[in-house]
Amino acid sequence: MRAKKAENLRALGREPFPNDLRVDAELEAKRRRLAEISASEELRAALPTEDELPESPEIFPLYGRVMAKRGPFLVIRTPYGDVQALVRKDAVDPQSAAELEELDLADHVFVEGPAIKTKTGALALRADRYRHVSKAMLPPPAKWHGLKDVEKRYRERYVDLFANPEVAETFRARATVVKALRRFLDERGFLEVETPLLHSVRGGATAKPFRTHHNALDLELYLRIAPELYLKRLLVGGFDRVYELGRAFRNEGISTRHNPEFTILEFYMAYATYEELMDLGVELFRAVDRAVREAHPAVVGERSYDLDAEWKRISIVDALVDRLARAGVGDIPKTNWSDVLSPEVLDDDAKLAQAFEVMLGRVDAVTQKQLAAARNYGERLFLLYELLVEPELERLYRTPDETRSVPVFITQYPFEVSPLARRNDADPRFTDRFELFIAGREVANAFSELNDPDDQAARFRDQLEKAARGDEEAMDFDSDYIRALSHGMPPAAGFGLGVDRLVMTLCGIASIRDVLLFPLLRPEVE
RNA sequence: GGGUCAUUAGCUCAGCUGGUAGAGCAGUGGAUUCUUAAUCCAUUGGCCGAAGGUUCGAAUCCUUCAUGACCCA
Repeated sequence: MRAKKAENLRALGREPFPNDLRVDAELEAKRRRLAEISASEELRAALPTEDELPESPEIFPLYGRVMAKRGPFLVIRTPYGDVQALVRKDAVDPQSAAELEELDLADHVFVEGPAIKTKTGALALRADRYRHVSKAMLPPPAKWHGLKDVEKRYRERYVDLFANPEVAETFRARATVVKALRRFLDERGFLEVETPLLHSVRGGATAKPFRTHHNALDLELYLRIAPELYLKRLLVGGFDRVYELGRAFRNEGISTRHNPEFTILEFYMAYATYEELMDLGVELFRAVDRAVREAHPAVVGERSYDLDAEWKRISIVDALVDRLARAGVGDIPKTNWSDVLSPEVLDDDAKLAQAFEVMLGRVDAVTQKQLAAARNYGERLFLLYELLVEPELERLYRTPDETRSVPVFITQYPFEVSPLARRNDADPRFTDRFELFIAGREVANAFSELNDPDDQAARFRDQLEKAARGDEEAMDFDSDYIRALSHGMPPAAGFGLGVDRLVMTLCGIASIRDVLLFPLLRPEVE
């Protein structure tokens, strides 16, 4: 039927898919103004009714996709909102009337005429002329229910975007976030750079990589899991402030928080410490938040957290001590740990190992595996933190009136789980590092950078050991990176941020797939 | 990896303890033409996710698989 109508258009001398419609900046501005008037009660009130139209009224263009037909009205969707056109067959020229006969929902059309106020006080563009612009060979989703099937929304995002305007708005908000991040860093003298996505050495994060192959060099390559090591080479090279905003790839399962490719922002700042990056991080998040709230108030809904309150800063050990003292807050998972754990046990390698032995007998198989995998003081502490503190962060740290959670910097991670971070001068078991959690979700990771090549080489050797034990996420030994450090890297601190998760957090979106235009899905079967 | 739920018309969904497959919207034909999910009349449209099984008879009960969503680890 749609094919038939396309043929009919041809018979009328109108190509179903023409590209002869010229739209200049002036027309575009008028279309935008039309949408603004249509959306504003105040502006609409000033419109003339059809009878009140002056002798030669201002003529507006209106073009876009036809979303609905209501009586003689067409609802036309534009990037600025929906605007309706009043198109009467007997009030337009014969060619327009004939083309109108061949209109299907979802076609693109162009109309022009004066703007009038309808009987119900709405704006309508009273069409003097109508023309077909592009044929839709498939029907749009049901107008009332829209496109709801989640899988279909992701697979056919093009339909989702025009059928569900709030989805399009989310992605505009995402663009605002990305721009605000760039502006923040540009204003502070950071240089934006692009480093390789194809790596021959795994490094910069602990994650399973994707493998690929370069034919001409017959070279096994990995898609990068992080840009970190290249960016720090640039610190050696003399760029004191650099950042990269781009894609990273991790060969992991898919969930509401994980997509195999995601957008990462990393920036590095010479002569800075992780503590200064905490201050800068607060500024950065508040600046981005302001930008997105200003531009997209509809997207940013009610929040469970407060960025304006004071942000919590607490070391991983203190957080554990705090958690033990407040055992009443929420359930301790799996078993009662509180009789074997105490502040002094947490501070002592041997006692902590003993405590793990006791706990091993009380837990289920999955937890047992996790406990057994922790082989040293740092890994044990970190595991305890992951099990006991991280899931409770939102409940533990709240605004003074207890109504909302506050952002939390967890600091001083054990060096064993931080292979690229600088050791703390006072207690070398820990590193000068933090992770930032907002609404219980990890959104950033930063540390003072390790620039001692010998220490770094030792950390890489630890990673090799882990790999030998079967850890598929361990890093490779990057000898070129050691060489770079050996040339001398200025003291520095670096900051990494998951852009997708940041957008989710700021916009109150639960699934990462709702902030990715085309999330990874299994291919459709025929 | 574990659990829960879903899969029926182009879209959104009904379909009970097994008995000939339904609605609204979209589509098609017509009427109407200041409508707001436009309305009115008529009408087309189905491998009931796939494969097995139980049964005289399965969209419905059972098994397996596929895909997806959500929750947990």
